[in-house]
Amino acid sequence: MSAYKSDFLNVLAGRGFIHQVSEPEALDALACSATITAYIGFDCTAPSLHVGSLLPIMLLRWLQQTGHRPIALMGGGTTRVGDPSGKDESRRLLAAAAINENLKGMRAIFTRFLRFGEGAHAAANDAIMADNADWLNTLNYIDFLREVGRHFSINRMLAFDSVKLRLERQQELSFLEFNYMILQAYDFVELYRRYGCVLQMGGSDQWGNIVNGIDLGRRLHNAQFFALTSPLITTSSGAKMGKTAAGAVWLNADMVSPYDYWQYWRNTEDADVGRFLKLFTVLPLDEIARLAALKGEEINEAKKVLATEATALVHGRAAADEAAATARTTFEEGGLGASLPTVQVSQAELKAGIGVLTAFVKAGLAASNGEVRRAIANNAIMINDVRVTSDKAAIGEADVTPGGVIKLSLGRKRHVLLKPV
RNA sequence: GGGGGAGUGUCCCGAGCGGCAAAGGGGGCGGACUGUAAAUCCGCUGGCUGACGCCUUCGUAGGUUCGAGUCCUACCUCCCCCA
Repeated sequence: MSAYKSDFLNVLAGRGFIHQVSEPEALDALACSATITAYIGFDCTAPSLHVGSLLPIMLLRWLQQTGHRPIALMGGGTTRVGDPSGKDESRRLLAAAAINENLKGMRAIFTRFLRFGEGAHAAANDAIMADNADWLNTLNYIDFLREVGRHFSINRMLAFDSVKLRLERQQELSFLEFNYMILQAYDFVELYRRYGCVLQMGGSDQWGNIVNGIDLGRRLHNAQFFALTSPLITTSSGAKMGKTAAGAVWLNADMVSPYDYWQYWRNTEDADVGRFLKLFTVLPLDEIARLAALKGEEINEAKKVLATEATALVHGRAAADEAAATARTTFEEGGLGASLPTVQVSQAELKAGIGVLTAFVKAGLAASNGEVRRAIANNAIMINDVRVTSDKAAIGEADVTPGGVIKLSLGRKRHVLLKPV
C-alpha cells in the first residue's frame, strides 16, 4: 500500500502514524541513505506524560527502531512562558520551580521506549534528551530579533490558520502567543546546529509551527528540513483519548497503576481495536490483522492482547502479565486477583467493625458517604461478591476470606481489596 | 482614557420575577441488556445525618432585606466598541 522505500516511512505509513509529510520523496531517499536525526517537543506542565503523549513517543520509538536517531525535546523553556491567559504570576513561578521534578518523571518514561546511550554501549542512533531551556533561557532579545526575527514576515504569519482564525473571530491573541511559533521554529534550528536534526514530528496541529521551522532552517543555513505529523487520535465515539473518571491516564506507575492502565486498554471500543493495536503496540502487522478480524465476542481476545502489549511497553512485561492474570481471575473466574488495588486496615479497626460507608470511602471507591449510599440504592455495592442492601452494614473479622483479604466492589468493574495488617 | 457586556453547581457548557441546593444539556458513575464493547433504556451526579434538619456553594469584599445567584457599592479578571 505504501510506495516508500525506507523502512522508517514504510513502518509509519503501514501503522497509520502519518497524517502529513513535507517532501516525502526527499525524506524517503534520505532515510534510505543516512541516519536521520529527528525530534518531537513535549510540554512539561505535569509530573508525568499521559496516554495522549503516547503517539508521539511511539513515533520516536519507530524512528529509532528503523535505525535513526530520536531527540525528545523537553519544553523547559517554553513551558516557563506557558499559556499566559488566566494565570497569575505566583502560579507561573511555582511551575518554574517544579519543572525539574516534572522533567525527571518524564525522563523515566522515555527510557522505557527509547534506548539512550550508556557508556560502552554507545551507538550512533542513541536517543537524546534535550531541554530547550538550555538555549531559550539565555537568549538576548536584540540579538535574537536580528538573527531570527528578521526572517519572519508578519504578513505571512498573519496568514497562518492558527492566527487567522483568532483574528477573524476577533479573539485576543497575545504577543506572547504570537511569538510561540518563532520560538518553536528556533528550537528546530538549534537542534540542527547541535545535533544535525533535520526532521520534526508532532501532532497534526503542529504542522504550521513545524513548517515555520523548515523555513527558518532554509533561510539561516540553507538546509533542507522536513515535517511529519500524525493524525489526531480519537475513539470511534469521538471522545478524546486518555480521559477517564479518575482523570487523565498517566504513564507513571505511581499515578496510574499497571492494573488500571491495563484496564483502560481492555475497555477499548470494538471499532478501535485494530487501529490501536497498530499505533500502541509493536506487534507485527499480520498478527494485528488476524486479531482485528475477530468478530463479536472473540474480539475480546484482541483487546486483552492490546491491553497486555500496551502495558508491557510502559510498565514492563512482568507487570503487564500480572495485570492480565489479575483481570482473568477477577472477571472470568470470579476470584481474587493479586494485583487488584489493595488498601490496608488495622486488625483492631476490623475487630471493632467498619461501616460500609467508611470502608468504601477509605478504599477510594467513593468520595463521600453520600456517594456510597447512592451506590447502595443503585444496587452497585458488593462485599466479597455479596450485594449490600443497607448502608448500615458493617465489615468485620468474619468477612475476611481464606485469602486473607476482603473484596469491595463498586459495580462490576471496580474492585479493591481490604487487607488487615 | 471613555462607553457597553460577562464571570453560576470547582469537569465543561448554560437557564435563572428577591424564597434556590439553584432548570436544561454534555461528560462521568451506577443499573438493565450484552462480550469488562458500542447503541439503547432507567437511576444518580454539594457535605453531614437513620430521619426532621443543619452546614457550605453562583468572580472577591462589603451593604440593603425577615430572606440575596438575583438589588446597591467598591474591587478583580475577561470580552466588545470608541480613542
